[in-house]
Amino acid sequence: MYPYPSGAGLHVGHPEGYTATDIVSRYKRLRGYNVLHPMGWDAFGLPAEQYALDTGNDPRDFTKKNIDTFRRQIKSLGFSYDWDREISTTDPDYYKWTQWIFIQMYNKGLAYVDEVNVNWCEALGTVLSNEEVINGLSERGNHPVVRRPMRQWVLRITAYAERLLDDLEGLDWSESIKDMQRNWIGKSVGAEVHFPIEGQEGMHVTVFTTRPDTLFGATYCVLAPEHEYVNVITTVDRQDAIALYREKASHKSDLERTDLGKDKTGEFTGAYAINPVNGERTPIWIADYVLAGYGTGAIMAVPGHDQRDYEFAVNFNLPIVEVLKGGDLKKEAYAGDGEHVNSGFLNGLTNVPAIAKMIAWLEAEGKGQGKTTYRLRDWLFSRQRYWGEPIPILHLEDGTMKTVPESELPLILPDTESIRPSGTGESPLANVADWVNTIDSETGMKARRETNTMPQWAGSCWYYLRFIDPHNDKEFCSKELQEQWMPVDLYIGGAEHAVLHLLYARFWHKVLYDLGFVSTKEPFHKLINQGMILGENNEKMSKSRGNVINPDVIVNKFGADTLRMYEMFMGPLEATKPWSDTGVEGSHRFLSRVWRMFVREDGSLNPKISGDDSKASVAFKRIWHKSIKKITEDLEGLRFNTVISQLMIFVNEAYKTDVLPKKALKDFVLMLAPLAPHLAEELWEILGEKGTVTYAQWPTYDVALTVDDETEIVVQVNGKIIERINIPTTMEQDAMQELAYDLDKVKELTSGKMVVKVIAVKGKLVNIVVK
RNA sequence: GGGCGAGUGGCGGAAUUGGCAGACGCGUAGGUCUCAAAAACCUAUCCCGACUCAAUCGGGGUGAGAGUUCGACUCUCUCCUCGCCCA
Repeated sequence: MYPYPSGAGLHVGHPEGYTATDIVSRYKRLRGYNVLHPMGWDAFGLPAEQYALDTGNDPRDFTKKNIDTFRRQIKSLGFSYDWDREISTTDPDYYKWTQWIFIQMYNKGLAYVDEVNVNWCEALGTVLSNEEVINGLSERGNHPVVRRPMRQWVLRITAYAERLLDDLEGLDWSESIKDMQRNWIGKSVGAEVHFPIEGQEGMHVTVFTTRPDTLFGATYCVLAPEHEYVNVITTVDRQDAIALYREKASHKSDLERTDLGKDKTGEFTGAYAINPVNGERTPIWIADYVLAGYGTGAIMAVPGHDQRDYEFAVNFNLPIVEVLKGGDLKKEAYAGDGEHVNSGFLNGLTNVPAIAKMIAWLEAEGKGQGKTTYRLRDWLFSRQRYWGEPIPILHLEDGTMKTVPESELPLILPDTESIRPSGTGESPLANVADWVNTIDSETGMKARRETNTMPQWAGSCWYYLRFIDPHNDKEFCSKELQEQWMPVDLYIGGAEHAVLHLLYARFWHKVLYDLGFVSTKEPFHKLINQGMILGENNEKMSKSRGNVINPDVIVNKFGADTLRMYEMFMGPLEATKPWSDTGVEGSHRFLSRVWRMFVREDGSLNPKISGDDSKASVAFKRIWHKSIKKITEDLEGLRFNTVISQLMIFVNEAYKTDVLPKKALKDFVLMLAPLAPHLAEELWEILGEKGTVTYAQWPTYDVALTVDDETEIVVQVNGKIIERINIPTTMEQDAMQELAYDLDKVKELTSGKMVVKVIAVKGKLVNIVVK
């Protein structure tokens, strides 16, 4: 994943993922592949703008400076990027196509304006998406966020919810990331049920439930305090209590409201609804554990079979009816499967058929219907900020809206003196009069430009496609090249993008797929989330903790190869692991040791190196060929830490042996090259090879040399190790058993006892079980 | 509260169709080299105990407890702790 070029410069976390992809790229080149390995910048967004606001600078200058710093740092690590493909999302040649894709979405009805309850952040002067709000505070800056209705651009990601869910199946992603996306999409299958309101002709409460089979047990209904019906149905004598409760609820976060551990609170509205299946009067309550934004904002309460409803009913003395056998309703609700009772036509059925039968009944009677809901909301896509892609929409004088003609793209973000948010909810672009007021070239009508800009996520939704064809000024990416390269074979980045970026990018990709512009359903085939690198004190690296490691310092002191090597040796790529200064020194020591394996102190070639392979010891040859095998396998599996330990084993053995075949050292350099390319190039030259090691050929191994002639096996009696013996590796089970029986100690321990069982595993052990 | 993942020496970690726990590195100790030191190189290093020393021998051991199995770091169940995500 390309970085956001922050003012703080590169962090040691960045090179971890980048080193991993660089190793794979270099390895694949050595195996003869044509590798596309690009780098670019996700450079629109709030931090640069905020900094610009604070200092009075232009975000363009600041962003350029940051990119220059990032590029210099990344280059210092020797990553084999194709810099001809470098892109920045802030470049008009790039965002031209971001705008173009937006227009395609608009034309398909996937981008629309809606009056939505948004997360308004006063401090930032903008709305934020749900994903950018954490516990009522902005993700960036931790400023308070309030709910407020506003007209906003929204992308219809919910239209793709089902496909975003289904297509996860074929992806080579960790199950946990897939689960996070599944949870985020939050599919629930169930039914909507209409409860007529007593005394309110034609009005009914529509509830969503995943358990329509328990409708006979619904003894009351609960509306979210914000539900639009509350004012209409509340009886006169209950109005004060209801108003007070609503006031209290408005100050609570969703987290506080839905916490299962807390006591359930609520108020009776005084109104009743009619249970549509049995005609019972059910009181209508409001309670803050029901959220307005989920489902229909109203539930039918089945206290017998839902724990929250149960607690609520106990608190307020509401009736609890058992409609499903299997639990003990005196103690708690029963949410499992079982035989339905007290349920009319559902009696005797278990859950699945009962749900189907109830939905069929509701639909036949016109009292409800089967329904699937998603937790996923449409994507709030506009920001009242300056530093983003202008949304290419014209508001014409006749009150209609149209897209900017494609021939006029890119719609350039204008320069302006003041980028301060207006505070009214309009973006600073609203103040740039000669940009905002224009004439539509297609209709000749006066027009006002849309002043909202796109969120930071926009540019990163399709950047992987632009890398394929970065200079194309006719298309966002040529179809042919796209077919040649897509999907992305390996995508590595931090887990913080597990839902946001990865869901948005998948959504855009599917839209482009439906429009026929891309030929794969999914953009990223294999995804790996690198783990976090902690400080030496095992805490998250941060300025305030004073445990930040600057990669520049390591590169200056030890060189890029050491940093690359160390970050890969720390542990598995996906694990969170602490930094260690002495560990870095160890990696540097290893590389020095490698150097001395080739070159003596006076600069001459190590005299142990011989062109004559035959003089090398068998032991060394075995380590040599086993190393090729293991390193090849571990590189394929992205197990870089064990790749390095095998390289170390090779070097340790080389120090012990008298004759080093030149071929072995050449193979070693090839295997070192993906990890420590600078050192490898130099050693390659020292060995007398011509040109670069980059496009040489990956070594092969002799299978016969990867197995030993002799193996040590263990002999056990009753699972206890009695003796270790050396046997030929090829020895069969029978022979192994005989050998074991012949051992004096075995005879001693088995004499006079009955042999119950003998287990022999070839090349591993013999276990004799006696009684 | 729910979901997912993890827990192995002083430290980072290795070992999976269930078969020798601790590869490799860090740290530590001893040695070689040196006037000396650093660097480098070599050796040792899971814990406890026995033996004058050593070779060696005995016992314990992969968060805790149970289970399956000839055999469990690995599989099953219960629990504890930590991390991430969601509510």
